[in-house]
Amino acid sequence: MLLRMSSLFLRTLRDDPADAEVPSHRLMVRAGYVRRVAPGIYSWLPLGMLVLRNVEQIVREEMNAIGSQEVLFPALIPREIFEASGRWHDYGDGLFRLKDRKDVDYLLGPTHEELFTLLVKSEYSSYKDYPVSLYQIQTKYRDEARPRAGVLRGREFIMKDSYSFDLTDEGLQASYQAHRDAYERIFRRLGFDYRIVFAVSGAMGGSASEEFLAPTPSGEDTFVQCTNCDYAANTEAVEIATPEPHDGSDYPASVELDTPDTPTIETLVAALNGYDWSSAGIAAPGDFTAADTLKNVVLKTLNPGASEWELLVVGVPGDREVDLKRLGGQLEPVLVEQAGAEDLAKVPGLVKGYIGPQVLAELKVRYLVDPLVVEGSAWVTGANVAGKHAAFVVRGRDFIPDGEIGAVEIRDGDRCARCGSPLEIARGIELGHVFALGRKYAETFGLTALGQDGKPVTITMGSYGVGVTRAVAALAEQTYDESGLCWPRAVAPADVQIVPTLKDDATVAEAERLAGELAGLGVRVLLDDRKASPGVKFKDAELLGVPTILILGRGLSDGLVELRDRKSGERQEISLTEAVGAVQAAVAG
RNA sequence: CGGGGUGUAGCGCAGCUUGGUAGCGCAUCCGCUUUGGGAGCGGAGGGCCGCAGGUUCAAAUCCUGUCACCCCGACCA
Repeated sequence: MLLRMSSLFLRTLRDDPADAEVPSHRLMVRAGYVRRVAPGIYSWLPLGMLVLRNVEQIVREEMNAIGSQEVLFPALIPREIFEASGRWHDYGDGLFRLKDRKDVDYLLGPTHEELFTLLVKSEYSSYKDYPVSLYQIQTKYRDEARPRAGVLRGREFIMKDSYSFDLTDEGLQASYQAHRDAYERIFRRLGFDYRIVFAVSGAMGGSASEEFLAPTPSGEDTFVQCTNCDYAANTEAVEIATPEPHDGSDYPASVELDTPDTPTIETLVAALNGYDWSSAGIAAPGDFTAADTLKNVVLKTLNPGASEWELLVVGVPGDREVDLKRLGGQLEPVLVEQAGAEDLAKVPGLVKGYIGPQVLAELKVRYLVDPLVVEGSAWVTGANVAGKHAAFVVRGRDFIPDGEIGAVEIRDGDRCARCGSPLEIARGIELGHVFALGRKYAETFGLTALGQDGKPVTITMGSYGVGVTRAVAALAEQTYDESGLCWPRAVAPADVQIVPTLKDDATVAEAERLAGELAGLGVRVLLDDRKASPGVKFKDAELLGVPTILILGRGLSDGLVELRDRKSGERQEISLTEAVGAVQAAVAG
């Protein structure tokens, strides 16, 4: 490949575009890789296309390598197909809908579970046909509430999505693992720093779900990772270390305390520390902190299909906040919200600000505790009477929760459930997702195979996605430096950028000769044959991010050229005769 | 949906307070000079000042409305 910049459709920008905030967006626009057409909708220019195609190709090769077969579905889909899965309604505003000339409804596909399932159903019917895995690399449409960061979160984007179809759970497990391994190879080849993060599989009833995240400060997904072992999970799925349960029998019987005017945890703690314990007949138990109190947060849940919200009380240590998003992730598809005063009013026994779990069972209010509230632990909590709290309220003795649920907001420094080391909260970009779907779609669409025994077997599916356009931006995000983009060679638009800094015939001719020779050897060459000043060419070369830069300039009369590594900044003067070999060596890594 | 902000040349911006000839830098085109870090000089082209009303002799500028976009948050496989 030999690309000449004199005729390349490219205009680099000296200034940052005003609407670009994150580095990858800024630089991809400045370097002429993409241009914005509308919010979340971008055009790919020649250099951008080269990178995009390189990413696609790696994805394609690794998918083929695990025996997945490429297909291509339409983006334009008739309503009835999504009606059948319920997603015409369930997807809500995120779906692009349109009508044809006969006023028939269509949509632009946000994902393609339905079409894959229907295709397999229409072609295959015997157990002998399975397992099978299909994929496509195709444009998706989602009417995002807030597209952002250029191509990182667009309303139109390219995704590789694949689906596995198996007869058995073990088969699904193998297909899942094959995809997971393929994804590891893909992201490694692309040059990513990535993490595999546990995700919640809840809603779909699947058995496993993991996300591949590229850690970067501008990422929009927060996740939790161990500072010691390789445990990582998104904030919905994370599990943290909890104290050892104790038997709780050495605690005194619970006592009721007069604690007027203590509507908040802070005021309660202050009152406890100033309390005259002799009046309760107990030796002063020492300093209290918020962590000694049990906070009971009143929420409400709505089961799918139900019309009435139900109350749910969640108990967490008083120094902790309840993370509704985390709860929601685990309870899905049940909806969960903060309960209002009117919800509380429906249960007369609940006294706002003084709720304790001691009476919840009697009131028939569902009560869940965070695992931090371990069996046998003692707490100060509400006495269900205005102005009164109770101390030494012990789980298992004074109340028995209906279950446990990870409810607290995760903090930096919480302990890893596996190894006990501190966890840290980090941000990342979701590059891919592997998901053992199970039989949901197969059941919905009646995808079965006739088994050996003549009886139908419902197929079990996995779904797997890689954001291809997003991967390009995420790579830019992970590799850029202050002078511009800095592509890993596997995806770079060229291997080497040849920069003649002089315009005399000899330099131009030599640059042409080298470019031709390298291209002939299979090296991807970008030749800056523009009639521009050296400064412009240097700045552009750094901005574009081609990994190797070969400069022909003032040393040429002495038979010398300069070879630069874009990433390390390392420069070496080499003789002209060594140039081709040196570039080849750089390309080979 | 909530909060903040911005709409003026391809890009980045000034001008608006106090109404009166549409401006700067980059980019583009022509000429000469220059050539290892976004060159210099001279010249040129390019504008529905987001849109619609209103006030005024006169509106980029003041008033009303409206639309769009950006950022933060909520939401989202």
